[in-house]
Amino acid sequence: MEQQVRQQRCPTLKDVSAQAGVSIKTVSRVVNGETNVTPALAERVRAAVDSLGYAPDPLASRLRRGRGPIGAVAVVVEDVANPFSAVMHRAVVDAMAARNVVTLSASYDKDPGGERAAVLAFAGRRVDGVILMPTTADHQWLDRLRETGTQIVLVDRPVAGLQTDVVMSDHRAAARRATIHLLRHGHRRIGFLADAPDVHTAAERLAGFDEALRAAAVAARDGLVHEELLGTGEAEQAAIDLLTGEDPPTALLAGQNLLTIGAVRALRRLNLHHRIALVGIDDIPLADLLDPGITVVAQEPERIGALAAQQLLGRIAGDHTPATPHLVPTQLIPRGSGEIPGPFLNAANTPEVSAVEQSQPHF
Amino acid sequence: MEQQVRQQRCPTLKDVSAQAGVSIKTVSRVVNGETNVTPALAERVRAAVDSLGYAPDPLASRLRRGRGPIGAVAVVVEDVANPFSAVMHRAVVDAMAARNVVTLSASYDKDPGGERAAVLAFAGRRVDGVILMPTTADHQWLDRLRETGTQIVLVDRPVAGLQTDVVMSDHRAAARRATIHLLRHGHRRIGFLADAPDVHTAAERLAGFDEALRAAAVAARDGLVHEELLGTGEAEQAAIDLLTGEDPPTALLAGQNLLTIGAVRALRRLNLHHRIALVGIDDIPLADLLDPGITVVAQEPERIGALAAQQLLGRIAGDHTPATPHLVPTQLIPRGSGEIPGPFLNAANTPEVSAVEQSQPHF
DNA sequence: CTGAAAGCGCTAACAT
DNA sequence: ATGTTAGCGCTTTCAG
Repeated sequence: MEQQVRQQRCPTLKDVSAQAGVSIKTVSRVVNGETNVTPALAERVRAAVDSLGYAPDPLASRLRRGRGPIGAVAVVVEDVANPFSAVMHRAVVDAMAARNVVTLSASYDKDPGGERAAVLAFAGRRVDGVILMPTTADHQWLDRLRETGTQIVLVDRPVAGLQTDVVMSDHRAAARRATIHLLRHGHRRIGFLADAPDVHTAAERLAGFDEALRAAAVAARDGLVHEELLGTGEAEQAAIDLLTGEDPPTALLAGQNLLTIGAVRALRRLNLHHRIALVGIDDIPLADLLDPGITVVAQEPERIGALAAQQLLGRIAGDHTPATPHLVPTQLIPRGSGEIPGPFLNAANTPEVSAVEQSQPHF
Repeated sequence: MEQQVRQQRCPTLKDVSAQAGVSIKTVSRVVNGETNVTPALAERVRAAVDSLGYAPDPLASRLRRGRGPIGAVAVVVEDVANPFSAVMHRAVVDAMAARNVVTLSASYDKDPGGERAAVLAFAGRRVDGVILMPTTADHQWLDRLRETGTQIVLVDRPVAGLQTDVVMSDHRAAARRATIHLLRHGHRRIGFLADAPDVHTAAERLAGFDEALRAAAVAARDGLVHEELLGTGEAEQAAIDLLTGEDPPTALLAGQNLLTIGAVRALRRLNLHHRIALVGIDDIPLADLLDPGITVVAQEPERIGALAAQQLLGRIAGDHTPATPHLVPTQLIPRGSGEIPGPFLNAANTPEVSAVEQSQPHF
């Protein structure tokens, strides 16, 4: 027996108008809630709509209507499951929902091709704007996209050579802050776990680390920096290598939430979690329940999301002021792991350290 | 000074054809990679496309082409940031990417209206199908949506009265398993933290809990079950109430990942984490790094996502076999918290308990 | 091989 | 207050 049709044509305006015995435009008016329709007719139309299960085709509508907001934006991030992205995403959803805008999203998961595909898919579907956490790769196509009217706001990091709105933490200050915290607690040999340096975020954080060391006149970071770490597993291995090598560090600084988790795992395995200090950049869930609690420099993802949403809505509404980077401050949260004392505890409060700590965010 | 135009019309086929000096259709052919175009012409067209930055409008294309897959699906869940949803989502993205399908997504965050809005937004944007984690509310509109050709696969829980594909864990068996584990370790008074019972998931888990207790001839759950718990905070409070009340339980069973975290917090605050047993349903990140490690009955979100994706792709490709529920087994992972002994440790290996444990998943 | 015409579902601009 | 016409950007159908 042959399979029956799946060619289940959805009803169109024309179908409804035939059923209701009115013109196509009258139906359109009723559906769009325009005035100037006799209640009796409107009722008849409504009945036909219901009986046929008619739903307007927003794409055809948009096609004819031409440009203009359509009430949908998209969030495109590396991984919506990452705690940072998740909270940021949630803030965007909330801000948009309050204005009756739906928020769609996509993860590209380390694949720059996926990033492009996702953004273009959304743009093709005519979202009003995109909040994008960009990868490091080429973004020529972004420029072109903007020319076609899709608004873009970047989060977490800028794109080199692209003048766009961007909302992000002051990554450099965050790393500086974390480093100073460790210096103050008497550490001089600090291992740094970082991801790929071609990501702006990572580069900034490394720069902050170096700045703080230099200002405190602490020389060597040689051999203490592991870059290109791709995830929890690699960070764990890198930390183990550092701690079991020659002249190991007395403290660890993890450049990102996933790397922090790797560091925690490594310290556990070596049973050093009460002896080696650890500060993570980015907060991690349950950090306060671990033993010791994990000291972090936390970003404010909800604030970043809210600001990005606000900025995007402004652009969609026609704001044409020049693109501005927007830096959101970070906050150090001491929970125990970062306060484990190092060998130089007494010498720690050097003027240099204090001086750096008071330095303002760079703009 | 007046703001300059933003009316930056995107180039159309017509623009390209004018620039290249060919007909509109020829451009269309080149863009769509059809054969039967003279290389010379094709080259001219390609040049024009590049110089104008032309990008085809997939919506207009779809409008004319009529129905047919478009290479995009959507995942709509309560909260993409929930660890379960996040991993499931990721599995879908991977499965789809392998077939060159982009995956869009949305969270509705406890708001059934948001759920509907998101699904309809995607459907309106003509995704080929939707993977949906449904709320408990009415889903009439889902039926109608399917009539218009949007394929739907449910995950994590079914919708009452709706015959659709659904991929989910055997929640009842999971709860039974967890309960038996605690019984076997000598617990008879087990506190159960559950969320809203009108969510199928929660109801099934409570049923599994009851089944195990009944089979083991353990009477009272009276006063030991807290339902309607909405999140970590409420679960923490409920656990504290249980443990500081009259005749407190010697073990806790948490019906869901967020509730498990609440339970952990409560035990910490009361300093009972080494004396009161805890088993969570759903795995939680870092569960192994806590002290004690958290024993859980873990789902397999990656498998659920992969199966849902496969099922959806099948439907999109025209599979018309009847809708089938698909149960994915769960797995108990002992990590310490669930093995804290209770007062009845010696009497634990009753035949009843063993009998239940061997019962098969219900289908 | 290439092009002209018709129309997908909808709405803006005019009629009536 | 309602209907008619034209056309959004594209592809199909059918002629050249």
